[in-house]
Amino acid sequence: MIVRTRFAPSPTGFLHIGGARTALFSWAYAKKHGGDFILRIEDTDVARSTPEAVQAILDGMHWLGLDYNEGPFYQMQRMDTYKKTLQKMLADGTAYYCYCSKEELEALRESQMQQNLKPRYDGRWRPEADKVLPTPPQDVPPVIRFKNPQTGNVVWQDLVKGEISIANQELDDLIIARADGTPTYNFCVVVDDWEMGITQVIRGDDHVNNTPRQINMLMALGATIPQYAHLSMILGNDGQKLSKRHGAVSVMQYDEDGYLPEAVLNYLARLGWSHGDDEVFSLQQFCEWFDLDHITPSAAQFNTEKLNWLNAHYIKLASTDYLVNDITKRLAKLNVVVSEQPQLSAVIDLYKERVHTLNELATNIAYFYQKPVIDEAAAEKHLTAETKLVMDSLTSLLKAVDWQAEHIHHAINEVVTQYQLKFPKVAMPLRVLLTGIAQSPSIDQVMVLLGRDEVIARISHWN
RNA sequence: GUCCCCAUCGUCUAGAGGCCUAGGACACCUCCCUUUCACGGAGGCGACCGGGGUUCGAAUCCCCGUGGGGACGCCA
Repeated sequence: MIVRTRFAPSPTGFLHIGGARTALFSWAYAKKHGGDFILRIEDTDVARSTPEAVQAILDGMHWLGLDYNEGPFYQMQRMDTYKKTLQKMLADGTAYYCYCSKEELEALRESQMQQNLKPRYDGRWRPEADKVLPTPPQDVPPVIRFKNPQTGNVVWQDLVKGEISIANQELDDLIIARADGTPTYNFCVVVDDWEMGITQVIRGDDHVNNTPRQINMLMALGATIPQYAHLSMILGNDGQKLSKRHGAVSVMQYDEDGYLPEAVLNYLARLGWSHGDDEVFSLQQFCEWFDLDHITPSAAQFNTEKLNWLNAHYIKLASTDYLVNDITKRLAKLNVVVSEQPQLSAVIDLYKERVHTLNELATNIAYFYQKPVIDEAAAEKHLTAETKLVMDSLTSLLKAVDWQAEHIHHAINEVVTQYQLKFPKVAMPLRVLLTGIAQSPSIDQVMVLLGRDEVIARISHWN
């Protein structure tokens, strides 16, 4: 049987890190088994779905490189199918009209809560063999409810959590079509998963409680039941649940913040899944290794520091061409115009082993293309009156030196000897003058790239 | 409240009854490298939630407790 998995987000917001991981695992499972990965947009909540959100999800998946074999399918465009199925269920007696008003339902829920009962529909419009149903009120447009079995258990082997069993007594007759006729989530999922031939439903574990209902409907329809794999959630850095108002950000924010997609992917892959002691691996390797047996059933806390470490690793690996292209854009955002000299590629090569993010890289090299702002603390510490003299001597030497790291180094050494100083005594003030701060790569390397004129200008600018 | 799920270093995790004196990674600390800061290298600190069973033997299986999370919408 061909594996078919799907990612089915609702377009009510951006693609966040949890959704991205769900998509990644679902995608990887299909890839691993040579199957198909389907994208389905669950937009039946018309009030909250937006085209912008659809685009944001598409953008996020594109950035991560999660391509799909089919879709995107939009549930709002599949109404005919749902309605047909609804009619069939009404005809079969597996669904029925319910004329309860929202107020009535609200009152019911209220009283159940007060009695410490689990709030649920009491089945007052559920047809039974010898039951006399009330007369339908004229002013209440009916909803359609699924006639859920009342006895027995729904049991499935969850591919992540193992056997899960829920008693039908815990379930009520859920609404599968609203009063306006539009079908609801649990019903659409069932129809779609069935019609699209989904073999493994890989989704967040907030859906565990929906699963028995969906299985019951699938059975009522005579459909094949897919396998289910429920992924635990991802918590924020502080161990708190991620939500719109607490820490949840779009995956595109990671792009903004200077993360490489391969770093985010690698990090996400390792969050809740493992392959022995392996930490760093390519997407391709991940697809070969991926399985559902090694997914942790418990929630995982996001850790930006580990992401940073991975990102640093992937920046070191990134091609210079890629980095030049990317960093040019980031510098432009900082209002830094990249000139011909020094060559951006050379500057990047000098810095790319020292940073955790692309933004850090851009920020750190900005001084090559614009005058540095001298850090006050650094200036106070290193730019003392006596060093002024040393810098002057150095300037004279630099004017004549062959502009290569080796010779520049020699020149510095000469001054070091002349004034009987330690090397850093000359290098540090130079650093501050040239870069604005007290940390940089090898100072002679920096000078080579900066160019003789600029170096001398920056030194003499000190007054 | 009811139902469901979860529980190994601070964090991500390895672990399928003996290989566990519990392994790896991030972070942290120390040292080395060094021209500052990084990078890199070598070490170090650091965990099986508690209690009962089962077993010759339990991080691993079972039960109870505790803690955390999720669900209980004409949202998805």
